[in-house]
Amino acid sequence: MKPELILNISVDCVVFGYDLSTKSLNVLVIKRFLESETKKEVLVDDYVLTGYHVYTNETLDDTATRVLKELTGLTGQYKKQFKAFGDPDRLLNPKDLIWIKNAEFHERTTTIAYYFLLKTEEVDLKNNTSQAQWFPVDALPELGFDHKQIILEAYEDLKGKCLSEPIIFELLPEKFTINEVQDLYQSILGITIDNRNFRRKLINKKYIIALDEKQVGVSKKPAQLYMFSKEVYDKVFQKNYLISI
Amino acid sequence: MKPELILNISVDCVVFGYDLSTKSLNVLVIKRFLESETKKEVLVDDYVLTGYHVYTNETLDDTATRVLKELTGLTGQYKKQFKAFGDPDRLLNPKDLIWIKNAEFHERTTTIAYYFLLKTEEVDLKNNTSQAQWFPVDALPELGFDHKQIILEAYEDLKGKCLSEPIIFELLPEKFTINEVQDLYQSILGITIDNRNFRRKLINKKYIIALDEKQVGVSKKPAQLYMFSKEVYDKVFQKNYLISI
DNA sequence: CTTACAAACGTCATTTTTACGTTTATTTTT
DNA sequence: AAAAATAAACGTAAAAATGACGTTTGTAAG
Repeated sequence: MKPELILNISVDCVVFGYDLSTKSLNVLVIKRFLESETKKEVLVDDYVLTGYHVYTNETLDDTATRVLKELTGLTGQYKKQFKAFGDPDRLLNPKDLIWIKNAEFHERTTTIAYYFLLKTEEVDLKNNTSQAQWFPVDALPELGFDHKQIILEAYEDLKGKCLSEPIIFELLPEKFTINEVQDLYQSILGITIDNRNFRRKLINKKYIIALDEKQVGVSKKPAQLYMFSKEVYDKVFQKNYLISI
Repeated sequence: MKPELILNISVDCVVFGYDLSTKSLNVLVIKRFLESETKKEVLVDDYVLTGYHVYTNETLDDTATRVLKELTGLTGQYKKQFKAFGDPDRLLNPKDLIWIKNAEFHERTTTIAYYFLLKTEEVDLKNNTSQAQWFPVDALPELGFDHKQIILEAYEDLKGKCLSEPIIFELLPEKFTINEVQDLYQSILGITIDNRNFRRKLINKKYIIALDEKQVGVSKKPAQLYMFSKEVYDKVFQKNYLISI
């Protein structure tokens, strides 16, 4: 029962961040840049996801959590393992081979891909060593390895999941307005929703709790604030599809 | 960038088979049995999923396809990669350590788990070398490694997916009756559905095509046969949730 | 106090769902 | 050939949810 092939395993993280003010769903990626020795030629100039090898006594989830912490300083964010990518040639593009110098350890790496949901504003990019940068999910830069595919598959998974589970609230602040939820659905799904109908539907959910609070610091009529109650959601197993298309 | 840890990768397959006559959703597992040298003691006596290491020039999907073919002789069945299992201690139960004799190669194996959907009757267990056996998903035997957990997570994924995609038809013959579809939903989801309402709902789907055929060889009023048209389903993007709870 | 504007409310027609009871077609039994 | 048995198939009315709209309201800023 000797294994046919010994492989590496890594975890790659697609970090989705929602920017409430620009209503944009973003992905956090880091810069790859490499010049030739003479500096006459740019060999690699693109972006990649953050990822790392799995440590000895670490679960895959632990690795993902660690990678996110090192990148953003955050812990406890919503996390989902959504797919493993293991094609034998997935790291064998010319640019990627240049980038990976000690290629003997990298003949083949399978990566377990996770995505995280958080708010763009939670991440402080200032004191970040690895040149991390947000890009809107619909305007991604050039990406190394198979990372564009990984991001797109994560995005598809997210789209499906936000129709069947209340994960949308992971991308919003604790207190939010109805219109903010609508904007987020529209950003993620790329659709437009009738505000009056959406409003009625959402307010009727038992797990959407109206607070005794309104927006402050807005220059128009301040909107009512609401929160999502996971406790109620889990209990009153109401029809759980938040919206249907 | 030397990897911290070199790991094995395998693919494990949860084979779901639906038995139309007993209305039972089953899982195909294989027997593990080991006695002590004196034969006075049974060391291992349980079941496991089929799986195998990934070959050099094989994608993960290829490995899964190969494993299914070796087990059942079948190809082209519905297949889904649903999760990777990689906890460091997932193979370290006493029984599993006994079973794996050359443990130096197995200190840690991450498995990419797939599930397949097919009909129990398609599989001929007679000329099977590896003592494969079907068990109802709600009456699983004792299982080695973390394979019970893998099966249960596959089942959860299947439950969710059959509400949002027409994968249910992968478990049925090409020509089926309305009541057979209902029975299958009931088996998978563990619910009861009103036959008249279900019937109406299903018949109204454009992708459910009534055939010019009825059941033969039944001892009661023979039922109308239908088929599922993937082509129509993909085109007329009707509201795609087959049933809602 | 007027204006601008997003927030919030309201309604009606249509569709979908739910919760039931009855009829029909076929095989088997008498 | 008629009767019995049984699963298949049909029907319907009330309730709930959805879709497509137009109007009012509350607040900050001018």
